[in-house]
Amino acid sequence: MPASRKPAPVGAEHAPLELEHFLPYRLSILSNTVSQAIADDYQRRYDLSVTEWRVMAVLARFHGLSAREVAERTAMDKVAVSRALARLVEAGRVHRDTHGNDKRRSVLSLTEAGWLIHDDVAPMARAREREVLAKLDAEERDWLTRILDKLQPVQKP
Amino acid sequence: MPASRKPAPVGAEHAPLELEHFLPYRLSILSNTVSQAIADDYQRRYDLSVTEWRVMAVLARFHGLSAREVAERTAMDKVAVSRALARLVEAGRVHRDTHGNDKRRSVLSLTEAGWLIHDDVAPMARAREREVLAKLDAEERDWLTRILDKLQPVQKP
DNA sequence: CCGTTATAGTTACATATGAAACTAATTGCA
DNA sequence: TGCAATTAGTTTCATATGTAACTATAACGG
Repeated sequence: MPASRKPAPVGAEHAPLELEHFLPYRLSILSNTVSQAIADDYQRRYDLSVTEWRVMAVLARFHGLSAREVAERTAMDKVAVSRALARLVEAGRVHRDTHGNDKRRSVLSLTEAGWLIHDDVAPMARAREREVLAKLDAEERDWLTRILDKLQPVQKP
Repeated sequence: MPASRKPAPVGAEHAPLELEHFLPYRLSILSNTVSQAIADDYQRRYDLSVTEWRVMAVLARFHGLSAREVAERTAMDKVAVSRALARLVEAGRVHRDTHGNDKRRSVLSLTEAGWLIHDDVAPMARAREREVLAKLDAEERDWLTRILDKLQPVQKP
């Protein structure tokens, strides 16, 4: 009985999970596949991790954030952000200042080098997203947006 | 300017990514949130990782799989499966035999203890999935299934 | 047969990640 | 004031994960 294994007899009454129809499992596979496809584009080229890229993306959009604010915006924990920032600053991609009134807080911004990378990677990321969404028609894309909005309310600052 | 940072001026012409509307990012957050909610249920109780649980789930459904077949069914790589199996066998939750005709291959099955855990965890996992899906109405659930099917064709053995 | 190649699974190493402890600075309030 | 409680950020440590190398067995082709 080589290739195809048969499911367990139903009589056994164990009600096993059908992983391939189980939402959390499907989301996990899909998310990893999509994120990896995009990351492949820039990881080799810039030696940039996904977390580092996310930090750069929010710093491109919001100027002068602190590390904690970056953590909120990226939904990453502060340790991950701290490490990503350490690498980005070291690589000269992010500039770190200290807040005038509160010496605990950092004031972060992309450097010129950081902007160059951003301006190369952002269009690639958008193009990959379009490739994925191209598998859906317009109606399905609308539903997907609506469904994601209901499953995970977007944090509006 | 304390709480709310303002976006960068559009004139700067850098077209930053809006992470909160970027599909890969949203999928990643949603997937992690959902998986973690479920994992919390059983990780403490049984000291069981997500990968271990997935291995158990496919072994509940398909009897006598080899490690490689488990890897295919779970979309995990063979190293991850090997490690999960090592722990599961050590913990007495999975029984490992050797294939009669091919001494390289293992023949895997849940032990009695494994079944007990499975029969406790599987309903919990399903209940959590229902909680998530309860945020959607019937029509949205149908669309979600259709959309997932189009984005990631299900492997049929 | 016997050597090459392929397959199943494990081990080793390097890196990533998360929780908790820690440092430094600020805030709250008696 | 001054001291306890918060907050920002980093470091430490234990664990997880992926890639590549490795072992053992089996399949293939002359």
